Amino acid sequence: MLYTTFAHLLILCNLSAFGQIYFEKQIIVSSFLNDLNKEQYAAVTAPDGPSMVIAGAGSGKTRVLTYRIAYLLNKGVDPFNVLALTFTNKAAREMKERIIKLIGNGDARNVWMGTFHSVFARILRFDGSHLGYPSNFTIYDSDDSKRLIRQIIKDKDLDNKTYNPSYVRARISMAKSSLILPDNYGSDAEIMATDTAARKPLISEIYAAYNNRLRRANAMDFDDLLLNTYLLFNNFGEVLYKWQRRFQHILVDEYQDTNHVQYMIIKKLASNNEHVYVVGDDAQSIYSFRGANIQNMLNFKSDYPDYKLFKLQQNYRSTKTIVEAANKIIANNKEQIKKTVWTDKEKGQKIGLVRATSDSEEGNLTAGSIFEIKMREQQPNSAFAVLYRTNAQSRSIEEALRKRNIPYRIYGGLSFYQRKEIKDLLAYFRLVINNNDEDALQRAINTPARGIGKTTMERVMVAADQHNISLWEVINNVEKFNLGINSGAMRKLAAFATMIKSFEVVVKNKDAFDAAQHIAIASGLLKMYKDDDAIESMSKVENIEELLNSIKDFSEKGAEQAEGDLEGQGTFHEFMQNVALLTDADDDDDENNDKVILMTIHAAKGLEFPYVFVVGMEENLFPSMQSVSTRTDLEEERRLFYVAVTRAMKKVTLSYAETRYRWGEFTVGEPSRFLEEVDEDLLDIPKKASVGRERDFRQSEKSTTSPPMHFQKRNLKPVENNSQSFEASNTSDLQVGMQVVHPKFGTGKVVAIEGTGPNKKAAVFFPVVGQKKLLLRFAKLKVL
DNA sequence: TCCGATCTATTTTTT
DNA sequence: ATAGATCGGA
Repeated sequence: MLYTTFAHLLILCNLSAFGQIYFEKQIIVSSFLNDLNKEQYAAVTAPDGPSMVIAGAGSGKTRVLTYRIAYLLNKGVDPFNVLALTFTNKAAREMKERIIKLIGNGDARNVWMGTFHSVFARILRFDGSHLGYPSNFTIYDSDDSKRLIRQIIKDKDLDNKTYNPSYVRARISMAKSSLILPDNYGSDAEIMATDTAARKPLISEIYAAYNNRLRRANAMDFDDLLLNTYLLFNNFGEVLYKWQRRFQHILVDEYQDTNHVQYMIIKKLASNNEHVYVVGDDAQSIYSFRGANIQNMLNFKSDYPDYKLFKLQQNYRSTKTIVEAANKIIANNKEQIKKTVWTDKEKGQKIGLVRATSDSEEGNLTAGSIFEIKMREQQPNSAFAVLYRTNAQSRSIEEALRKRNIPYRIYGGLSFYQRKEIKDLLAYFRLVINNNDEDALQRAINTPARGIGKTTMERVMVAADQHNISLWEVINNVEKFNLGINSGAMRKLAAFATMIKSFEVVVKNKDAFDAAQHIAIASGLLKMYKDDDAIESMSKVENIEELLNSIKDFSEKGAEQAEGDLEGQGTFHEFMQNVALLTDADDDDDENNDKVILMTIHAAKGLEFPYVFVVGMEENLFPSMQSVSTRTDLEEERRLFYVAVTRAMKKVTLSYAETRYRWGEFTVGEPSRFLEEVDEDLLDIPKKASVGRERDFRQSEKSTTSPPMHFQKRNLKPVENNSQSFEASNTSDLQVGMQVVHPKFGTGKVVAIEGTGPNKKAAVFFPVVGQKKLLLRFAKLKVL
């Protein structure tokens, strides 16, 4: 069920009911504190003032945080006064579960636990009115934002290549998370210098228009949830005071990933008593692209001079081999807080290294290896995770796992909520909640087709701009405006408005599920997909039904736990409040969780798996092409690699492919520089004298040494392409003009040769696929 | 206005 | 490769 966790989105768990009997309480407390090592104990029982816990990978970070909360409550702190901020809903949920395990479940739920975004969205629903927002504001996700920005760029007749919507959105996001409003954006010399240098001097105008349109739509984007909370606290002392009194104790998880606004909000909230407790690991900061700033960690000292610092350095997760390898990797970074992560676990298995000739072979080898270990070690599927840099890489892995009938679960990528059919239906829901939601209106108005076309909508938009009112206000009073459209179009617009208003009545009078189902049917959306006999439409109908089912689930669950609770009535409105903040990772299909996990390394942060496969260890992929030019970016990629390796408990396997299907064509890649940073002694590769700084795996494939058994075995697995049997020639004296045969591309003619030594490349023209540039070290070419 | 054909951007990571 | 946007004809 998709929304089983919805009710937990803002986890308000009352822990005050635990240990009604003093005696019992003592036992519980002493026993739970016994679970901790010395450092953890010190951190958990720290005095009330500002504290920072630097927690190495696998050192029990979540444990300390949860025990800390339990400890506070035990000391007599009112759970109502505790706020715990996390980065993902999943983390919040897990923490809540662990606290319940520790000290039992209560029935009122007063510890606020949730993501920055969901907690602040909630605060803004209470108090956003001070800033002029009604409590029913819509949250625009990145897609919605991008659509709006694209529209503004078009309206302004700007070239959408120069003003790439994604780029513009990123700039605006950056500004918002640095507390820079449109007015200040244009006058900020540094920003304008960057924009001018990028030949995009008008971003400041787009930003202003964008914010204006968001306002008009009564909508906030993700960054607004933070920025507006800050503005609220900054400009309205009494509001700040109220929340300060409410949150006497603030705990922040993954502090290294907070950005400037988040930092400022925490600072404001904590400014009265400084009971702020942050936990993080600078080595795992991987979100600077989103404005996260390690500086927040480094500055903690100057912000709170009398702070207490705790370092957790014992890793309980991984083998010595893994911990050692990870330490070596991260040691290559200059910027870091000094610490030594260690473990007293066994040495364990070496880190596997797999070379594949192509991405599909990489998938096969990975799947084969999973199968093999699964059988040999009797492991469940869920013991395995395949991690990659980009979502696009999941495909080859998926295919291979499917071929072997290994069940898998994929996180990220096109999430359920981003699917077109889901967005379509949600658009109606959103419009019912907030008529001014323009993105929703534009989506819904002609889906299914109602004969309200481009021209009509353009006229409506012109009128809306003229009066600076929302599209809805124009459509709902269509006769009051001189739109210059024919009576047929006017009638259609009015009919649409009437329909939406009828939905509002339904929502008021029926429960969430009935209302949602009514809308899906009466809007004609469900019929539209049912009537369409394209193959994809079937799954679209299924997805819509799944969404409806999850609403049913939500409304039933909500009703159960409704007594005396501030939320959880299971109403349609509640359902819609945080939909934009939900991601795929938030659903638990509890029925069958025994699946291999596929996800990006980013998504894997905070998780652990016995066996981890990191695929795509290639230059320009990991580290990504964009990040190799500056040290800061490269160091972030390295931290990402560190995160990937430290997810594993028993064994890490790294793999790379010599060719990869990217951008719709074959690309030839070379092994990632990060592979060289893994200590050779910890790596399971064929042993052979190294040549210079070149490693064995960098050498040509004509190695005479046999690879280790399991490696060999995997390589012998049948691979459908014929590259195995293809006999390559020595290409060291390849000349321009020679005819060559490539196993995939067929016969071609060498048109140029460049580079020397291991970097020697040949440009070859193949009549079938066109000209390709091949790195001779890898390309299997037969000279004719 | 609708529909199909063609063009185009997309691939870094996410709340 | 692929989905979405755009364009042109009916």
